[in-house]
Amino acid sequence: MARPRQPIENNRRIPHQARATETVAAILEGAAQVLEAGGLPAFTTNAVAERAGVSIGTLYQYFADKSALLRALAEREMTATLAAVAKALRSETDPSVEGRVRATVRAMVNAFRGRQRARKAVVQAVLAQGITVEMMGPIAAFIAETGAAPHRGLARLSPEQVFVLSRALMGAIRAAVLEEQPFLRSPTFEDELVRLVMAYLQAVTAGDPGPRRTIA
Amino acid sequence: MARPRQPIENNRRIPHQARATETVAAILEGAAQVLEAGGLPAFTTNAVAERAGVSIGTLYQYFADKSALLRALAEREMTATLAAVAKALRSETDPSVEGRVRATVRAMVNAFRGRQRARKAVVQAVLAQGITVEMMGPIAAFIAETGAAPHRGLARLSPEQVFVLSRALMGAIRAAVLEEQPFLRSPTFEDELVRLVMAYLQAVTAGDPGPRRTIA
Amino acid sequence: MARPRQPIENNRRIPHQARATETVAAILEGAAQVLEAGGLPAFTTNAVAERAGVSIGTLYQYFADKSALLRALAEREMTATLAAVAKALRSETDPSVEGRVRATVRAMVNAFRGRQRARKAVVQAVLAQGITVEMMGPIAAFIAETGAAPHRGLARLSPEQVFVLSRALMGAIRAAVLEEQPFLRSPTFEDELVRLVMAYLQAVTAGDPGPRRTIA
Amino acid sequence: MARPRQPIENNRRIPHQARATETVAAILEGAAQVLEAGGLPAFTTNAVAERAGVSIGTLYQYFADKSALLRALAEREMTATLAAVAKALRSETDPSVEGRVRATVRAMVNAFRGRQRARKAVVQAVLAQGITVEMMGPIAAFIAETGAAPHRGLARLSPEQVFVLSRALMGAIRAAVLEEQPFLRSPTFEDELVRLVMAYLQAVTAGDPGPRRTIA
DNA sequence: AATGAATGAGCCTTCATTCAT
DNA sequence: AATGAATGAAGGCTCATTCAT
Repeated sequence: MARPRQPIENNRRIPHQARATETVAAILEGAAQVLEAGGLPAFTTNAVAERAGVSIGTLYQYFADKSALLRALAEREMTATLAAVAKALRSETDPSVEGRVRATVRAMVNAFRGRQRARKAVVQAVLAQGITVEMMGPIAAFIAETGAAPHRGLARLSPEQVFVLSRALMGAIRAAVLEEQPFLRSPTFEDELVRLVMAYLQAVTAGDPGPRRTIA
Repeated sequence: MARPRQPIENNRRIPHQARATETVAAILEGAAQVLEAGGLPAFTTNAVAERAGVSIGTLYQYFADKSALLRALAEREMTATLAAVAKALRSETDPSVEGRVRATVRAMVNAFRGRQRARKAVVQAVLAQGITVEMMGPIAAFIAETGAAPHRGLARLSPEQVFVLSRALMGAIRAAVLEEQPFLRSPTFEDELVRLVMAYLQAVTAGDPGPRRTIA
Repeated sequence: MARPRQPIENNRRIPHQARATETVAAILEGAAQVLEAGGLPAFTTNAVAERAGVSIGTLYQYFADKSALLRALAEREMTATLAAVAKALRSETDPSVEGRVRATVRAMVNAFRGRQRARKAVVQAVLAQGITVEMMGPIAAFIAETGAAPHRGLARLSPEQVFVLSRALMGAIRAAVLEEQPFLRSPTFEDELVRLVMAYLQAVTAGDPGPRRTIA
Repeated sequence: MARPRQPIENNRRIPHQARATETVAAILEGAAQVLEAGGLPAFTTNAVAERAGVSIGTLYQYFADKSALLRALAEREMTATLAAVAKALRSETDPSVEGRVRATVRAMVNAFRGRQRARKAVVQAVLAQGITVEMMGPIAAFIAETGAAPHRGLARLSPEQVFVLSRALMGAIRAAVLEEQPFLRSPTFEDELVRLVMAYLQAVTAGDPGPRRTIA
């Protein structure tokens, strides 16, 4: 049975063979290494191909263009982060809201351990291309689900609230990564992030400080 | 006889004559327009010069290179934002902590009104260059001062706490800008940002949830 | 897998395929032609690429930058000159010192026949870059070997003497080329060069006029 | 009486006022300094004007273009060298041919003392522009006159012989300067140059090795 | 006479991408 | 599937030169 060659987003050949899968992996790995070593300026398709040990032609066999490569890399990172968070939650013994929040925060922070340079570059690159948005979705959903379980005595979050909380959390973490803050992996930092999330969740539940709004 | 020079970062001619000052302004304005119109990809020195109505040579008479131009633009934006915040605070009639927080948040959000594209591009560009950090400083200082006035019954914030709060706030605003969220200027969004800041400040003051930290 | 690379001075692709070798030759030939036609001012990388019938990108695939191209050209000229001298000596029937000197001089002068403009430009360019020195080495060595064969009843030359003789000889020839002297290829000119070399060699052997040095 | 503004070679205003003369001197001095400090690549009209403490406009008031400036500089150097040689000859007590040759050689070598970098650059620049020739004239004449005084028992030199001798001598000196040879100012080097000139002069007088010319 | 802001042709170089092998 | 030589549009930037003040 001939499997149809489903064109994906970058309408390039989908790898259905082991070798092809390896090649794609090698390219992505090469891309990450180039990014790690030289940042965004060094991230050229030729450099990636060379680092990956494949020819530039082969690279283009699997990625429609440079930004497709970048997108794939970002996706890989995002998937890894989400998997880490999910795993952390599964193995978390403390079932309280705070326990789950802490597990999530920790997994997210940990996701930036090692290869910081590459992640930073990926973040920058993704921003610089304006891809941002869709990658944030899953994490936001996660927060919405985790933080707003109504059965835990917390109010369900509105879309704006999910947005604010998820972006605020990611904003703090991302800034720590981009600015290469030394306390990135310190327990104190984690504590403060947890405090931020918890305080907000509780304030929303308490309906505080809702009404007192000055006329714009 | 050595002519006076600008600080190291930009060893280009400093304007002596009125005409020169106008030229610099025209270039910066042209840069903002190019950014607004075409985003970062369109931001070439030639395009800026043309839009500004000056020759490329003139541009380089005042800006050492492309990134210096971008930096100057970012500085201009940052200065404007800070001025707006300061002005908002001065004219704020409500002296309570929340009143001041709200004024600050509103000014920051408003700073992104109009020319959103350009600001987005500036932010992206600045990020893409890795300049980020120093521009955040003033805002962080602002938050530290505003939010942690001890005489208002609030605890003084630690450096990590200032970092978390300022980056979280900016992260949410910046995400709304970058993602072009429709609620960017809605009162609800502002409310949630205020809630976030206030909840965190109060949680810090209450010392909550400090100690309960799982072993890493 | 790292591809083999040329030595440091020119980290560009080394030709693997026949086509590539031809390309390099075409570029060098194009460079010589441009130089011949328009001199140094016309020697731009774009002009060379166009004359060579390749794209500018291809040129840069084989030469790190403009000066590398110039260097390669100079090397080619130098190698050709040396080969001509060596060949002349091999086929020289007169085994006397003067016979050998004459053969060398003639080969050197002949080396500047044709494409004078290009050679002139190469010399100028090389000088203008300050590369000069190392290219002179082989010729000096040649003179040292040729002129100072002790078994011919001539004293061995000191390093300073080798320097003076080689540079003086080359200086006269180069000046004739640069100044486009009509007698460049006349027998008389050759005679005088031979006379210069022979007279110096004999004077050195005679130890004349060594000692009579005035106090500086 | 209105003095006519004689256009000279660069058809720019001839300085008839003290201030103007000073300005020209300042520019030439600035040019020499720029050359000395940064070599040919740094030698831009703007840099020279700045170093000279005048505006670029003023520079162009006195020099038609960049090469005119360079030519003037070369002329200045040449004049200085010739003056030094002439002075050395005047004060030379030894009236013998060799005494006069030695005085000349020494003065020429000395002319390259100090500001070697600038002179090197001037030489390079002049070569790179192809101006060379005419500057050599005076020195050649000098040699012709000095070396070929028939009343000293030496044959009169033919034009080719003057050429060969003057270029050979200058070639050796110039090479020593360009290659920054340590022995440039050593007595040994001077000795060898004297030996070269004397040997050639004597060989010419002896008519040796005139006839034995192989068929070309 | 002097100033210096402005000019702009044109240079060098990069790098995403193609396509014949 | 893979290769890698070739492409060329386009970008950043320099610097000799002009001219209004």
